[in-house]
Amino acid sequence: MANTNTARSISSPAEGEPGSKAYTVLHAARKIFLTYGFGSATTDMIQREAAVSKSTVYAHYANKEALFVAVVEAECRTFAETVRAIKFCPGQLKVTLTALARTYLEIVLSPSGLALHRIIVSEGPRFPALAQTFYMAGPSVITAMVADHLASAAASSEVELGDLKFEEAARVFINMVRSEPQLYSLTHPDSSPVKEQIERWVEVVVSTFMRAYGR
Amino acid sequence: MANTNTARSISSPAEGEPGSKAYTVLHAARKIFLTYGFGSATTDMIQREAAVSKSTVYAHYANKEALFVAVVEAECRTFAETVRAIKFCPGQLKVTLTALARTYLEIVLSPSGLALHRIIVSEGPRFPALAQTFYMAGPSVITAMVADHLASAAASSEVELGDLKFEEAARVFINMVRSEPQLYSLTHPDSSPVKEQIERWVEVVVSTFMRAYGR
DNA sequence: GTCTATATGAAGATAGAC
DNA sequence: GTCTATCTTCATATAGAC
Repeated sequence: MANTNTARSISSPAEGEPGSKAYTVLHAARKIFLTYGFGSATTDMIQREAAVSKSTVYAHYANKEALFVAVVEAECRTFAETVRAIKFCPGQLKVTLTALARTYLEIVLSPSGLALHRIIVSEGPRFPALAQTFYMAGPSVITAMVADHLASAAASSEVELGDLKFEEAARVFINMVRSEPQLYSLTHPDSSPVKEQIERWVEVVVSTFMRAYGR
Repeated sequence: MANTNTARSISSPAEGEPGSKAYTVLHAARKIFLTYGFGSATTDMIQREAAVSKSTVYAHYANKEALFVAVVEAECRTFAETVRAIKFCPGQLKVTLTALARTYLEIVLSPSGLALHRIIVSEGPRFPALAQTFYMAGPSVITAMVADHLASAAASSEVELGDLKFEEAARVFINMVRSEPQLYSLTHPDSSPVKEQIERWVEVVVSTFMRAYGR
């Protein structure tokens, strides 16, 4: 507790360089925490996974919690980048929304997407700041992107939102897209939804949105 | 592992009678597990909370996992009953859906509703059967109820679902209602959404659904 | 069934040599 | 910085008396 750093790492920059021990530790910690969560993961597992000694772990991270924070923050950054990299294919709004929904679901339903969601939700009370970081990195980002697109669509009279703000309509759409398949995947770890089910869900959601607000 | 019971309790019926030690243990375990999750909860905490000795705990439950299963299963039963008890106020479909959405959100966003969701999601990989039980007890039940109601509404031409089945439309509605406020609450443990935000969300969701499918 | 006391093992973290 | 070896604490689970 003696370092004035943000309590993430002791030696800086450390994490950045692949090949360094610090990087190896972080990478191993990522795998272990995403697999077992915070409580059930042990520093022994991480040390073994990284093939380093205990003291190497503690040379770079003050304790288990600091290591966890570093892992989740890095994961949120990656997540946000992936979301931001989604390309809006130009054309009819319905086509654009369909493609967007597919891509967003691919990210959210990926093994690491689900794992990140799991640990964020379960460790929310213990790490409130991390949970908010995740919300800002994921749902907030994609919602803002969709809101922008809806604004364009409104300008060319493709949508008519009534008294809804762009941001509200975007939120409705994104939540409709994510909610059911995500909950199903989280509660059925053995049998993830098949391609056809996801495709049908996307179709239902997009057509619902277009029936409500399309012109 | 020697009992042919469902591995829930050793002495039966046990849990049923309030005042019995078994009940006290289960009640204490509920509080601890819902607060700390599975991994971070300890049998010491439960024993202390119940004000009994260690051996009393193990006299009624084979081990920590069995106790956890008993707690979550009981919680799912309670949850399902609460959901099933929701009354559909008769009248205009829009009014009915609004009331339903409010009540459902009250349940889902309650402290125990959020806590149950947290432990189900985080322990899904370790207890897949429990996670599925939860899905059947919550989302499945409410969706079926809404689907029934939509069928009635369709009979009196209040809705026109196009090529959607009643069950699909119900799923869309329920997921729209729950998704955003639940995720926000889970990722902002300190500041739960205020009444006005929830009320606005309900309004947005119901009007979206009615614009899409109301007649 | 219930208690006190304890066995057993593991987890987080550190000491000290190199 | 990195290792081996170890300290300390604490958690799950059991033994044995009542």
